[in-house]
Amino acid sequence: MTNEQIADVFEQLADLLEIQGANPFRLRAYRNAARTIKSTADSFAALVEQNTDLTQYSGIGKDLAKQIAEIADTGRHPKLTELREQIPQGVVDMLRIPGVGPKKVAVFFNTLNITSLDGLKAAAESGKLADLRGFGKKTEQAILQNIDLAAEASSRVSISVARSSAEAVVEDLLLLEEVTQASVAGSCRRRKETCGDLDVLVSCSSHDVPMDALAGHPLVESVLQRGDTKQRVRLSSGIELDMRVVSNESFGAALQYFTGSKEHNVVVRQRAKDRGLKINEYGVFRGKDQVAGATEEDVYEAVELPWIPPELRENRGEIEAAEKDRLPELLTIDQIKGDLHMHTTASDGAASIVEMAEAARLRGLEYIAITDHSKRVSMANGLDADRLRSHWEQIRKVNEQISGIELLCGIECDILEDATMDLDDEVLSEADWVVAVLHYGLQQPRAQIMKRLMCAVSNPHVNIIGHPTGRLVSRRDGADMNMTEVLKAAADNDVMMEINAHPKRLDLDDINAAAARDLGIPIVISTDAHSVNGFDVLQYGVDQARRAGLSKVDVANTKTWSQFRKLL
DNA sequence: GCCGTTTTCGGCCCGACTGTTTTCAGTCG
Repeated sequence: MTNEQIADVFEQLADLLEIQGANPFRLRAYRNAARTIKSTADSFAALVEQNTDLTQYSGIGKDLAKQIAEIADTGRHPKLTELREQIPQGVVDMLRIPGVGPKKVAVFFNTLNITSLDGLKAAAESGKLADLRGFGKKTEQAILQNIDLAAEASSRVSISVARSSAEAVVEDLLLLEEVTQASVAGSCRRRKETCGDLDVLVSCSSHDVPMDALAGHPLVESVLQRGDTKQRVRLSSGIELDMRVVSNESFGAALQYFTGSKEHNVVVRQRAKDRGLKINEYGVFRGKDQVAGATEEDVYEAVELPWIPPELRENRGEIEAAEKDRLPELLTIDQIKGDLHMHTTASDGAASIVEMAEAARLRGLEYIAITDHSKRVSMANGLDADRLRSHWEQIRKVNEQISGIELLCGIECDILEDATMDLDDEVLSEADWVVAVLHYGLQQPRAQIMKRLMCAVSNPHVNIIGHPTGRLVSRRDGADMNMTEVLKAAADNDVMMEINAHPKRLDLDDINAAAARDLGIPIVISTDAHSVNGFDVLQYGVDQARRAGLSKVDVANTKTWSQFRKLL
């Protein structure tokens, strides 16, 4: 049981209780606890096993400590089970519709007995919602406009959830003596931003051994199907996982086949056909003779291609590149030397400057920029010029005292709705590193969004645009902008572009990151860490860069400190 | 449900915006 999973139980509880109209402060307690659990490095399951007093963690009292112990021991939470029986999942899904919160959801459920997104859509289309007390035409229209986004979100999970679940299953399968190989496949292996389901491949002499192991796995809630070679299960997180059992001779072919993408595989199979071969999930065949299939390298070699990294397998030019032996040498996580976007307790972070610096150094980073929020973000306790200057004073002090890592005095400065910067040029000029971002007014018309971005890009003190579109994966589209124009302006003004590594953002996305690279814009992959554990999301940013086909040379924070400082 | 403590219970972050109202409720960040 990972911290992430325990935290998820409390988040689900909070959602369900909120629909029931529970005391808002009780909900906050659950959500605070979830955040604490997620941002703690120690494993709570291990702590429970060691009988550690959990109330030493902030936000966790006697009651929650007991609940955590029960979850860790049994994998179950009776109250959550009870609530899920009372409130259908479809009702909870409605919370994902932008502009719809727990109060509206409760009205839909209690007065119209709507229990699914489809039901809500039908009610909106027939004008039933506008008649409800407190509702009107505009609300109904807004729901119709946003409901499809929510429908998509509820059926897919973020790459972080997908990866941790699938990798946990694979690790445990590999512990079985009979299992010779096991791997994640599908969109999860290609590191897509979200995954609709999970695919796991196993090579084993016996079919029953891995199937029984999967059926009894702590992450698995129920077995949906079981055949001779394939088993489908539902995880307690709600996502479904397919496991396929194959022989060693077929493992590479099956891995290639089930990793996809479909579009990539169509082209690969056509190449096989052109060469008088046939590829299926069991191998590469000439007539009835298997000529390859034990490894993926075999399979690609049979069609005269070098092995292609899964992240590139989208039929977006990777096969042509492979043909000409021009596949990029993709970035790897160990090449990242600095992190240039993070928060401390000065704004909405959970750790101090020293704690963040120590944690970054332990992770092998050579330099970091502390970039707390500017004053506009009042709910995050954003800094005005005076507080910022004294914060920088503290950062400089820590920088003198600490060895082995370099600290930059930075700021995450809001680009305001009126196309001015939240802090004036004088104070920005004193910063080592300025990350300019859009947080508010994301729904403004394109012309105004562009005006704001141009204001930031042309500001001589701005080093980089952070999470440039403002999108949230599966939850909110980015602001309306002409990205090509933005990138051109960034290139002209020597402004870098961020890949925000948080799995909820992953902004820039792969397509835009590749476009930025093509214009020669240095990309920076940043974690936007709000706690010491926040550094852990770096992998997702690296994955996104790999999907964009980026190499070490394209990413500015692969530079060593002595190289990077010259860019400032 | 947690926290701090006047050790028994009151306070818990809040400002802006939208759509519904006619002074406010719900949502968002």
